[in-house]
Amino acid sequence: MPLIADVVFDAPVAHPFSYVVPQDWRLATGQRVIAPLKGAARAGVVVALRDGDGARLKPLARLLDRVPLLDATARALVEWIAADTLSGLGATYLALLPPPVPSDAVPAVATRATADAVTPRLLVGAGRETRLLERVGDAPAALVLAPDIDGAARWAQRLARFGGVVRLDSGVSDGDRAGGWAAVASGASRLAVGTRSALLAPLPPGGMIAVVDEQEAAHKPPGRPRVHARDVTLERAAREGLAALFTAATPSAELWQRTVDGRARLDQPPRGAWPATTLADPRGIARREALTPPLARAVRETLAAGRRVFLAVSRLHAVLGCDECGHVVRCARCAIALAYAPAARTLACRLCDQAEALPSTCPQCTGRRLGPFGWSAERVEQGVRRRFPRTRIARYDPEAARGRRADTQRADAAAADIVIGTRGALRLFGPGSLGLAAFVSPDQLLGMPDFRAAERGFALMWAAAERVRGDGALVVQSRNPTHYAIEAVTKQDLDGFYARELRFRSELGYPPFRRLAVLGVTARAGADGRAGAAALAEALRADHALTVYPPAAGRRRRGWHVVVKGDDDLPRRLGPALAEYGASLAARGIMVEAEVDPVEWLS
DNA sequence: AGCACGCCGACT
DNA sequence: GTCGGCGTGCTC
Repeated sequence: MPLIADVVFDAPVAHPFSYVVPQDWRLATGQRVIAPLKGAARAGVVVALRDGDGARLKPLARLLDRVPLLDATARALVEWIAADTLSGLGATYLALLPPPVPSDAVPAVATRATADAVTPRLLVGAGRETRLLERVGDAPAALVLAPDIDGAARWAQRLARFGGVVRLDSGVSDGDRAGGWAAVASGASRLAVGTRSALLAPLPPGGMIAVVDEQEAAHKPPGRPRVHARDVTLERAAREGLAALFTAATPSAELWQRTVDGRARLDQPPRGAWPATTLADPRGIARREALTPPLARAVRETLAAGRRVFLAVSRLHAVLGCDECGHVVRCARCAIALAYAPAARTLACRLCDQAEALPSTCPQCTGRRLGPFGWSAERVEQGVRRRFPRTRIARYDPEAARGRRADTQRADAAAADIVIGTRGALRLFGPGSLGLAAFVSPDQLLGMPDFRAAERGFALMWAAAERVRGDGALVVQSRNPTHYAIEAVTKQDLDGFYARELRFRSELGYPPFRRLAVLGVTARAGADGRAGAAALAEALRADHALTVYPPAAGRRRRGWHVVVKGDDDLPRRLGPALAEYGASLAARGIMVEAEVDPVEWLS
């Protein structure tokens, strides 16, 4: 009887495909192979080997890995990841393996230990990165996961002093990544740095996985497979008895809750230097002026002292509104407010890109007093230039970056005394490098229709505060200065913020107390997506452990979406149900795509 | 996913 | 008359 290999691919087909293994091959479960699939030679992963009838089967084409890179422990973890994220097994495997090596460098499989569980640690506060470095230096081996390639590069540099650091992220060549994987597997390298694609890199017993900047959404970037570095790290560390470490200025509510219920340990130093906060109420003043008198004064004083100012804006676009009836001009097709650029006098939809003529009267009340609403970067810049005509001012935001080289924009911002920018501009400033950080209109941020709005607003304000010198200032212009996120930043009080935030999450049944999934429903031509989404929602309601919300029209993503709330077993309940109803819906031209634990989703 | 097989518009 | 558009369907 010939040997048959069951192979999974990165394809939306759940089941494996079977092939005959050529006689002279040495093949093991977990190895990558090239196999013919619908005419194409595609990479897949062997998930099972068995004796069987190969009469109707095609043979495997060639080996991609000379030896399997994952042992049974790692394969079990991959199966857990795929099940927990409702991702395809093949897509999950292929995303978490290093690039294949064409050379003869044969990485050995490290024997993964299963030791006693170690309580994960969360490092917050000043000096958290130094504390992490010390622990990494002491560990027998460590894997450091950054949210993005830039972060991985920075950490590789920081760790260089311990010697023998390899990088496993796509910021280095495929050969270096594969070689790095082999070096940690064989023990030749003690330290590895990467992004979430390195989550399965082999580690010896007593090893450590560190996730830096844990709160960053980039730890779960959009796109398949939808895997969060934090969640996989916690699961892997528990399974293999590894030490798990996390650093964050402002951790996710999910991780903080673990420190509350004892599933993680909090490592927080005593409070240190912190900027003095001024709260300014913009009501009545800020319709025409971006800066309230207290903020204008703070800017003037900071400039006089020869220090730098960062003005954080929360939105890129102003909208056009009526002074008389309050009506906001919206896109007829997409129903969202049109973006208004006062200087260019243009009005355009950010979703469908449709440009509209500037109306001279209000479409609702025919009033003549139409003007800009909301402090976009452009409007703030105009106001600040008028006020501080002789100061070097730069904008740093995606809108200003359009058509400009990244390095020129960065150089301009580095030379400026006042930088106006969005969240991304924080990268320009090191800890304690600012004299003043100010939030022109954070109410926009805190009032977003997203249950994570407070967490995100808090994270941004805290990150800005950390970049201000201890004797510097923080100004927050808010109509709602008693908001707990603002109060917590003012008082440098992480505990206070999470106490309030977790109470809110608990009362409304949001993560981390319940889990969420968003089911995207799209219809092929001629199929009724709305009816399909409604049928899906109805079918899922049969499971009373699930809270199924009525289908809503998708915005950025076309089609419809159905939000489902459940407990820890959400994917285990949703998976089989989707497999069942998904098939019958697919026959009617309706496609369903699931995202478990969404990081960025309005709700 | 990716690739072929299908049936309708602008070219050698 | 073909080349190719991408809508639809299937993959060991």
